[in-house]
Amino acid sequence: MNPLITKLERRDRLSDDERRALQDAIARVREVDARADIVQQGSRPTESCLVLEGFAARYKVTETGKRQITAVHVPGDFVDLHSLLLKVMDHGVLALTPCKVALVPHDALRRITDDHPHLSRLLWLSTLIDGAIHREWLVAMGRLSAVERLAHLICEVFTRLDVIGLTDGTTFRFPLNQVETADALGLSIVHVNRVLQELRGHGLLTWRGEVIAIEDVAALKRFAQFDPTYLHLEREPR
Amino acid sequence: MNPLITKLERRDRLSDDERRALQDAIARVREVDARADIVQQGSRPTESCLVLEGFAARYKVTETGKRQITAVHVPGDFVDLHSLLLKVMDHGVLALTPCKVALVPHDALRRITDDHPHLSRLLWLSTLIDGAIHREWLVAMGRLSAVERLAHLICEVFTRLDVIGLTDGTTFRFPLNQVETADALGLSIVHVNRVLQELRGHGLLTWRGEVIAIEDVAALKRFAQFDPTYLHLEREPR
DNA sequence: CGTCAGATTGAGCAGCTTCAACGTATGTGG
DNA sequence: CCACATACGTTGAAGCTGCTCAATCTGACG
Repeated sequence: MNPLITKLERRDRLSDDERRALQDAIARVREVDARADIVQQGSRPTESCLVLEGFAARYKVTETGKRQITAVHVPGDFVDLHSLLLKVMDHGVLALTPCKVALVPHDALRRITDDHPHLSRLLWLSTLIDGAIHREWLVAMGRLSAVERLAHLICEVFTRLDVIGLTDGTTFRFPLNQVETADALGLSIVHVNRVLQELRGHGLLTWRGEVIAIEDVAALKRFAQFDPTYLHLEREPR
Repeated sequence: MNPLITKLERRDRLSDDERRALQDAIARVREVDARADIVQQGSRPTESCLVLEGFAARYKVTETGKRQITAVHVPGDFVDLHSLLLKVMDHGVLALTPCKVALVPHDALRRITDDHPHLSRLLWLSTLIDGAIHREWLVAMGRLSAVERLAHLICEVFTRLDVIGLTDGTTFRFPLNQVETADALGLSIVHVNRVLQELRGHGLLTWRGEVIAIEDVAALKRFAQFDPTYLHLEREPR
């Protein structure tokens, strides 16, 4: 099943026709190795990439070689849908784990925008949710402490995975290692390690290998000041 | 003249029909006092606000009462266009200066998405540019020093004002005071004041009252690692 | 002339970084 | 099966960046 359809149906109802249009827009499927670039910064894509399986991240590198991860993507996310209109990629996208990616030609997407106004609005919506997540990250970066920020990121990934059925309610695969987590939070690796131990010390979670188990979801959310409103999970006509 | 039309025409060509559709969508114009909320966090707007004159900012307040400004808006920006599809405002918008704001009913916007696919893509584009700016701010927050961050913000506001003809090439109105600048950069007021003096000390700019004069635009951009690609200023078919 | 918002300054301290080393699990070639 | 390499995580010490608290300054305005 196309996980984008699941994602959109979580927010609104799709007609059979719309589901078909989305499915037919996929030209081919590509496998990407872990750590490889899915889309290069500065490129002008002619097709957009939808993550079917695996995890990806958007990132930018500064002139001084520092990396900042600006978004984490899970199955169902259309990682560079915006290249349809922005034309030039102002950032790169990389596979955090091995990924299976659906390629959707811009021609096909443009045809959807011409012929399926409601479906177009839902594609637009998915980019608006990306924007809402960016804003939440900005608040976390600017106004939360390092520990709170880490807890917040974990809550977000947990919630987004829970929505697509990829948790068992407490345990899930966290696709970032400590280096990548540091680049997502704007911290040093060393400090990520220390604040992680702080979360462990409070008995809020365990994190071994790629697996995180949240001991007390409500407590972690409280600690992180996590409010999922910004993920816009309500199902209503859009 | 509607400054949104100017903004969109900077990125693509509009037909007479599209210009008219945009203009006709405006139901009424509202004046907002400086510091007043234009849109409240948590509200469900039935119309979206387009800034005609003045400056605005999006912001969120944390549970502990700290404020983070996530975007600065200039004339031509559609500050809560996304509420058309997100439905619930996940942040507030406030007037930084007295503002004249055009109110566009969601009904009218929805009609545009049904009847004007190309114009809809350009409205979508404007929200994508907001997203691109969010990403650039994330990089600045995570990986630039406080001085660089301040310089970067000044470069961005300068460039965006320059594009709409609101600078004379070096001098422009900077709509944030030091308190608001601190909230936009995720810094304390005291530190904003200190890094500002550093920029002054390097002879990069003067800032008195609401007016900034950049001494050497190229030097400031270099210092801030400012690359305007993320503003997507190219004019091409979208 | 008093008031008020905004800007500025100083001192001391906390949070986070840097550098450098060490630990641990996993894999690989001989 | 061992020697070695590699990736990732962990720890300690020292220092810098930016914060907090508190006071003072400045200009605009009634």
